[in-house]
Amino acid sequence: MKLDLLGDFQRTHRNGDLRLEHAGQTVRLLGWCRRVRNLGSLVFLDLRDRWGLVQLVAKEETADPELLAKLKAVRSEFVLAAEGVVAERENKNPNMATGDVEIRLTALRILNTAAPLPFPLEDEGVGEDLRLTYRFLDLRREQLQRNMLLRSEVASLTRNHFRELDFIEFETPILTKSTPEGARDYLVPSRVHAGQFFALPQSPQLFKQLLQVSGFERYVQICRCFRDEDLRADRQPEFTQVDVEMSFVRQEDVQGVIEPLMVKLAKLVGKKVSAPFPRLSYRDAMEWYGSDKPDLRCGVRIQDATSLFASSGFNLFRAAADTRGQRRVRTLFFPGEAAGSLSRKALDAYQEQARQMGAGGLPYAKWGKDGLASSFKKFLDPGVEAALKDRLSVEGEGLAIFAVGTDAQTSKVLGDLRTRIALDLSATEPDPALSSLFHDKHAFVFLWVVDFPLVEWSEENQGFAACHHPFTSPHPDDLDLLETDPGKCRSLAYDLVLNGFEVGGGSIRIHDADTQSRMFRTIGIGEAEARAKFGFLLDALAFGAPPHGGLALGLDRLVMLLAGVDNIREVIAFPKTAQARCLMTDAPGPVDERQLRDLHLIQDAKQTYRVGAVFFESVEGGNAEFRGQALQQISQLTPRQAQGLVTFDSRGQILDAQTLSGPTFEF
RNA sequence: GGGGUUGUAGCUCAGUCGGUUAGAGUGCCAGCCUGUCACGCUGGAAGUCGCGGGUUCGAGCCCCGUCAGCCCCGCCA
Repeated sequence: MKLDLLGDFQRTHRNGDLRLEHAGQTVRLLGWCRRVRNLGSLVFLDLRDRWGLVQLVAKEETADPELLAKLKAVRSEFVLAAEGVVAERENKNPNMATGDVEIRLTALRILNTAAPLPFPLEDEGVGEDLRLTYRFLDLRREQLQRNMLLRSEVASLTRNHFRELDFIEFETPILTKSTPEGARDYLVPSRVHAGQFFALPQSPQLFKQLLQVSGFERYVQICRCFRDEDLRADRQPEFTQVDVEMSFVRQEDVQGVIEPLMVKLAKLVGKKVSAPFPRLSYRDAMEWYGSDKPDLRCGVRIQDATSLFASSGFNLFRAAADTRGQRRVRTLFFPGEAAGSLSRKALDAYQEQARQMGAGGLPYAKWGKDGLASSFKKFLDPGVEAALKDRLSVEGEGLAIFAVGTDAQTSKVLGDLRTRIALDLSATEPDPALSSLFHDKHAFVFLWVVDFPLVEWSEENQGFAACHHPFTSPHPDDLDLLETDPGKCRSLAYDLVLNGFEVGGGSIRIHDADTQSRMFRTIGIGEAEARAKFGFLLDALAFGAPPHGGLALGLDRLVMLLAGVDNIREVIAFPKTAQARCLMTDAPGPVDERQLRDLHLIQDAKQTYRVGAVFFESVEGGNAEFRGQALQQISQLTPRQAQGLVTFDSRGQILDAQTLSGPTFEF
């Protein structure tokens, strides 16, 4: 098809802006054809641009025949420039913003054609692999356009927020140094320094601290971070942080800067949130909700039931009572009819989930229409049942589930099932009593989880590791524990949690060299290693580092929640798959051997041989098998009689070849 | 590293107990159609049943392996 040129055609209006008030005006529009409706001698076309959709029309009795023919040739997603007169429609479409008007075409340019799309833009439920392969088309879809716009608004609002508070925006290096601990680094080999590597930043942590030492008392950056770990629905290998650091602050000061930002962002999507947000200690969060990022839309709390089974015949539970707190029986009670009438099948599914979380099973007690049902009913004699009902405040119907084990084990199981079951029940429960269970699915419930432990024991490394990161300040009240009982030492770290997602985390940092050295020692980083890896930080702390602290927000996750979607890929323009591939570009991919040699990633052990029918037998040294392969490959390209030189690498791959008299071949 | 799940026409899916020529809707192509907006009507083309192997007289269906997408566990200071 012959294409028209854009030429000096200029848009006069955005498609979505046209209204009755424009009637009579001649307008020039640009965009993509969403769909043609060809009724024979009457043709409609919906023209889409970034701002909306408007209907174009032409009919046989009034339109130029050439124009009409051209219009009929248009297919979905053709790129068009249209000129026409705005007119009131005969049949209005109340479902369209521009549904009162249509554009009676006077001229049409086809700027580009489009092959039929591999998937329809209107449909939901297209396979995600397809969408990711043709992401540039996927991004034409309304939902993703909205998400990208929201993301842009969030970034812009965030920048303005910090700017108003006199923060300075920085750019820190992408090529930086690998650091121990934390996530696996993405590495970049150095060409200039054989055998040495840059690492992509897991976060600009040290740089922002050093900028505090430099005197930039308020730092902000919206930056890309990289962690080479396995993915999840809310995790990508490269992600964006809103990175913040401040000098001369307590954690309340940092929180006080973040909270109003969250209020504004929530307002952006029509959610009302009020600051200050509640604070919950890590210990209470784990005890009541079994999670360090509890979803407080659900009010159900974990309760301790260990003592109720101290003299029970149920060995599994009684044994826990004998351990004096090492192992406990913990339980969750979901009140209501829906919980009391949960099917065996549903309970089995929850049990399967519990198993995946490391539990042996999922003991339950259910009070339904037919009275008590329980997986350990024979041990629930009336006395124990009454005590249990009293402990759990059971009135009427409901479901109690149990977990037994160490706090870490039971928290994991109950923490996960708490929200899972509550969410399921709230979808089916007609009973308003459930409001105590899951208040408002659509609400935004923020909180701060504070007083995280400083370090935790790592079985894998047989030593303590930093919970947050090694630069986090110990809680001043617990400083002495650093050497005596590090596992009990609290830190000045805090996480911002929204609806069960960690959307941010930060801490007050260590700002004196002595404490930093003690911290390194606690987590098994010796003097020499600390010097080698963080010498610059220790130096900086020695030259007048101010007390400082900050936080980083996970922008992708935040936008995901603001957009109300359940997958981070929906708010990233070009995301990776769960296997960390880009289906569109097919990255990562192989590179030329030349590049590998430049980067010193393969040995430069190339060997050159003379090949050809005449000289082949007289070639000296080298690997006979390689010579044979080379001869075979060369003979496919040039007559067997030719003679030439072939260069191999150490694995027998041909790097290049040339005949003595003729052409050079590339491999 | 482990577990689960999905893979059939461009797309979304059905395909019974292993048995004739693998179907539907939609999209695409062609024709008709003056008020459509998921336009309508008629006709047509369209398949490496993800890939490889095996069992069988016979495999989309059963077995083994493998690749890819998604979800979860481990991991993610």
